[in-house]
Amino acid sequence: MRTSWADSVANSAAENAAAGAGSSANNGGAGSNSGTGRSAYVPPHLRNRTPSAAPSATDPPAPAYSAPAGGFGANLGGNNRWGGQRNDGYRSGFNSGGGGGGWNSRGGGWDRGKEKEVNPFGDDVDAEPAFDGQENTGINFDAYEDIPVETSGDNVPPPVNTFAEIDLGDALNQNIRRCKYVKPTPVQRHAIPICLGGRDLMACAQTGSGKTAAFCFPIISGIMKSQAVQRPPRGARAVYPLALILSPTRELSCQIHEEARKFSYQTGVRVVVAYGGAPINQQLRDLERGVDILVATPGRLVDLLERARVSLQMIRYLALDEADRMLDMGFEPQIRKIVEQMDMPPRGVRQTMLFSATFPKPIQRLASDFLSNYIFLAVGRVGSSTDLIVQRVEFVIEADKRSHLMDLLHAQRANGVQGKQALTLVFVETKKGADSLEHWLCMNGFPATTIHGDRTQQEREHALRSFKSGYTPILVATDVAARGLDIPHVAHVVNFDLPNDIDDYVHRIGRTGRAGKTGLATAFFNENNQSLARSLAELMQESNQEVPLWLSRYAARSSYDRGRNRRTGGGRFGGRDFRRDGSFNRGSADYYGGNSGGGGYGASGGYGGGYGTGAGVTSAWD
DNA sequence: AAAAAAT
Repeated sequence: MRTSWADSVANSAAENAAAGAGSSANNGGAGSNSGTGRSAYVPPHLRNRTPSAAPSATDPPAPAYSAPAGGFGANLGGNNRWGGQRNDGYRSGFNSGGGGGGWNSRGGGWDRGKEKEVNPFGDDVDAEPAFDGQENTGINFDAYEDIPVETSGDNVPPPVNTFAEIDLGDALNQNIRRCKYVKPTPVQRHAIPICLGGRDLMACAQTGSGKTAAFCFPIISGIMKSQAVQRPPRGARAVYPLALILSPTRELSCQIHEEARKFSYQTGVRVVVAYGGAPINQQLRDLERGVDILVATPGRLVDLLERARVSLQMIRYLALDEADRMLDMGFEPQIRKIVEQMDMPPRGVRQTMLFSATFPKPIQRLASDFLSNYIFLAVGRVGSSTDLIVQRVEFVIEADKRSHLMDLLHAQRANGVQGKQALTLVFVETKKGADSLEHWLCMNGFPATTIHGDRTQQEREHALRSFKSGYTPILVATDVAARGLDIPHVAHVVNFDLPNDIDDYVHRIGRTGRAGKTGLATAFFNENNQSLARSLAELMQESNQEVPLWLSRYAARSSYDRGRNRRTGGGRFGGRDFRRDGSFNRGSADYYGGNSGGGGYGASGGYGGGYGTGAGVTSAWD
C-alpha cells in the first residue's frame, strides 16, 4: 500500500525526465489533426485578419478596433453604432477601415507610463535566441497530434503549430521567449487563432497547459496593435480598461495578474489586479496610474463599479477563467450584474472568451447568454491529465481519518525527494475542519498551514507562500485552493474529505501531476460519500485507474447518484458542445451517435478511444 | 450543508 504510492512519488523525477524526452521528440507525420479537418485551409498570410484587404507580411494589418479617437467613449449609449449584428464571425463595428496607422502606435511613442517598468523576469538580458530556429526548419513541431481536439461552430480558424507563425508583435514574442515557451501547447495552438480572429470562444482545456497564456496573448496582442484610444475624459476618476479577466478566487486572480504582467512587459500594456481582502486604496492608486487589462474577482469589481472608479464602457475583451465556476449558483448573479447590467458593451461587440476544464451542459447553456456566434473548443483526451496522476481510494471511516493521514505523511516524509520534502495538499470540506486538522498536524510534529475563506487575506497569501517554498510542506485547504492554482512540486493531493461534486474532485487532484509530471491523489471514502461513488468509479475507470471492488459495489448500488452529479450524467465531461444536443435543451441522452443537429457541427462520434462509454464523468481534465 | 466573493 504505502510502498506503492510512496514509490510512485519517489520515481516521479525519473519518469518526468523520461516523459520530457519523449514529448520533445517530433512525430514527423504531419497535419492529421483529428477533429479540426473541417476548417478550410487558409494560407498563413490570410489568417486571423479582419475582412479588410489581406495585408502582406510587411504591411501592417488594419487594426481590428481602430475606432476614431474618442469614438469608443463618445458613442456610449449609441449601441447601434457598433451593435450591428455580426453574423460572419467578424465584428462589424470596429472596422473603421480608414482608421490608419494604428499598428504598434503604442509601442514606441507611448508616453504615459513614466516610471521604469519592473522587469518581472529578473533578468537584464534583452537579446534572446530565436524560437530555437523552429520557424526555419519546416518540421512539423506538433508533438501533440494524438491529442483529440473537438471544435464546433462556424468557420473555425485553423490551428497554428508555432508561435513564430502567429503575428503577435515583437515585444510579446520576446516575452514568450523569456518565459521559455518553445512552442504553443495544444490549447494555445487552437485557441489563439480563434481569439485573434475576433471570435467568441468557449474552451475546455487542462490547466497547466498554458490556458492563461491562451487568452492573454491575443488580448495583449490586440491591445498593442490597436490604435491608442483616447479615454473619455469624463467625470470623476473612472478608469477605462480595455480587457477584463475574472476569476473565482483572489489567489487565482493574483496568479493570472503575475502571468499577464510577464507577458506584457515592455509592451506598453498595463495590467492591474483588484480583489477583496486587501486595502482598496493601493488598488485604486494602481488603477489611476493606468490600466488596459483589469484582472479581478467579482466582488471587488462590483465595488469599484458602484464607486464609479472603473467603467466597462471600453471593454473589448472579456475573459472568464474557471468559467463554469463563475456561472454556477454562487457567482452567476454577480457575473450577470457585471456583464449585463453595467456599462459593458454587449456580446457581439465585445469579444468574450470562456475557459475551464469542466463545462457541464447546464452551465454551457447559461454561458451562451454571454456569447455571440461562438466556437466551442475541447482540447485533450479524456484522462490526459489524470493519466499522470495515480489515483487511490481508501475506505476510511471518519474516526480513523487523522491517524490514516498520519500514516501517509510518515511514509511520505521517509520518501523525501532530493532532501526536500514533497509537498502535500490536503483538502477538507469545511473551514473549521481545516483549522482543526492543521492544529492537530502541528501538534503531532507535521509542519502544516492552512488556507480557507475565514483567514485574512494576509494569512492566506502567507500560507500559500509558505507552502510553495517548502517551508510548510503540508497545506490543509478548502475548495478555495481547488481550482487554477499552479503550485509546482505538489507530489500528493489527499482528499481527506471528498467533495460532493466530481468536477471538484477533478480540479482538486489536478493540483498535482502538472506540466508533464506525475502525481499521486489519495481519497478517503466512507459511507458519507455514497453520492460520489458512481461518478468517482467512472472517472477512475476512464483514467485507467484501479477501481476497488468495494467502490464498484457502492457505485452499482447508488442509482441515486444523480442529484448532485446529474449534470455530468448525460454529458461526456465538459468536452462536448451542448449545441450538439439536438434541441439544445436536453441535458441528458447525450449518446455519441444521437446528435440530430448535425449540420454545422461535424461528426459527433469522433475520437475513438477517447470518449468511451457514455455517462458519468464530466471531465478528466483540469 | 459548504465554499467562494465587498466592507
